[in-house]
Amino acid sequence: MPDSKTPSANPLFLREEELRQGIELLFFAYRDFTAEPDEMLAQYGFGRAHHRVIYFVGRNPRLPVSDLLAILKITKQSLSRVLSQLVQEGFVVQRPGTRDRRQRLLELTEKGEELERRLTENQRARFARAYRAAGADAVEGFRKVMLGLINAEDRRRFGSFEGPRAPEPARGQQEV
Amino acid sequence: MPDSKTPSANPLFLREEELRQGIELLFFAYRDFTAEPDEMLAQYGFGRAHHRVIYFVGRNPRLPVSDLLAILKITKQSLSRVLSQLVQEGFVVQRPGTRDRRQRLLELTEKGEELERRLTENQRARFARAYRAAGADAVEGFRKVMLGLINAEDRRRFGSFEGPRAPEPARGQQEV
DNA sequence: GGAAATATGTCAACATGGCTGACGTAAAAA
DNA sequence: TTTTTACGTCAGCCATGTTGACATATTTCC
Repeated sequence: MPDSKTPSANPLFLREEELRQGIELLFFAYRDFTAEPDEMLAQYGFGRAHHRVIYFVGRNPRLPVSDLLAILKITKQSLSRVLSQLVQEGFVVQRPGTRDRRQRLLELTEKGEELERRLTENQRARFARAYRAAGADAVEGFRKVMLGLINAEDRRRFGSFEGPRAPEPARGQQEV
Repeated sequence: MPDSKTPSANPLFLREEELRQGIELLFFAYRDFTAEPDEMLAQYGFGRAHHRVIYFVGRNPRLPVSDLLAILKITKQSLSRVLSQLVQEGFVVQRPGTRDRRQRLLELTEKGEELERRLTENQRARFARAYRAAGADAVEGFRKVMLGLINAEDRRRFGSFEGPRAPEPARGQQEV
């Protein structure tokens, strides 16, 4: 009978521990990563959902609504609530697409860009600290593991590394 | 004037891109990491908050309520709602502490452990795939970066590596 | 031994942000 | 010209976070 008190003698225990640690790292990292931006957003009467819209619109100017929905994986009704607010309060503008005039391409206003900068600066600084403390090789490892956690459909959003061919039922998602 | 169209000539652009990629990796990974457990939980009429309680109680049997609150960083009223449900429906039991009889130490029941296994198995499998595809060195790098993202107070929950001394106002958090 | 602090819980009210279902309009595609 | 697509809106439901006030049992401190 294997002795569960001596983990080094039991590779299965190690593996279990290693995997649970991954789960917990992700929980704590996400919790702390979002806490400070959440506080800033509250000053504007906004929440995390607003942040996500501002971030991805800032990152992809002239983003069609359908692409934003594919990124967020929420319903258009849920998006509508926060997006209308952002448009009404002058953080985001919608412009009809030229190729397809049904589209309403999303862009940040100057005001929106300013808020985006404030929010992203916080998260960027957190990553900069973490990357610097961990070193370049660690960053490459981080990228690889994170890509492996993401469903295959969305890995192409990032660079080269493909990640595992996971047993996930492909759901036919679009690209940005 | 530097040419922003040739990123390799502009280390600041590279850095910005690298950091934004980190931000996005975290968003997509968390989104996909929680999606399948969320579906399972819905079958029980539970949500992500229930999952977190089940996970951390399973991980730390005889966990005091105060410690759970320190992990989740939510109010006791918020916790109360989901915890009472879990107790009433027989997934969690509360037992008075022996050293301090004001405490109600939390434990999973057999039923609770079963649900915990189902949920964690999914997330464990996702990590196992990602770790396997990325390799052992990458996993070590992943750990380092993730630890650096987590506020200093909670890094001690994990093993050796300390991470950056960040300019964060220490808020005096307890340990599990 | 009595007062204060601590661990936990509860009620009430409110906000955010998911969801579904139903329906509407303009533009593109067949 | 019909159908499909992109987008939007209204209404209502649920989960999960918040604050504030208050209650109880137990421990700790003077």
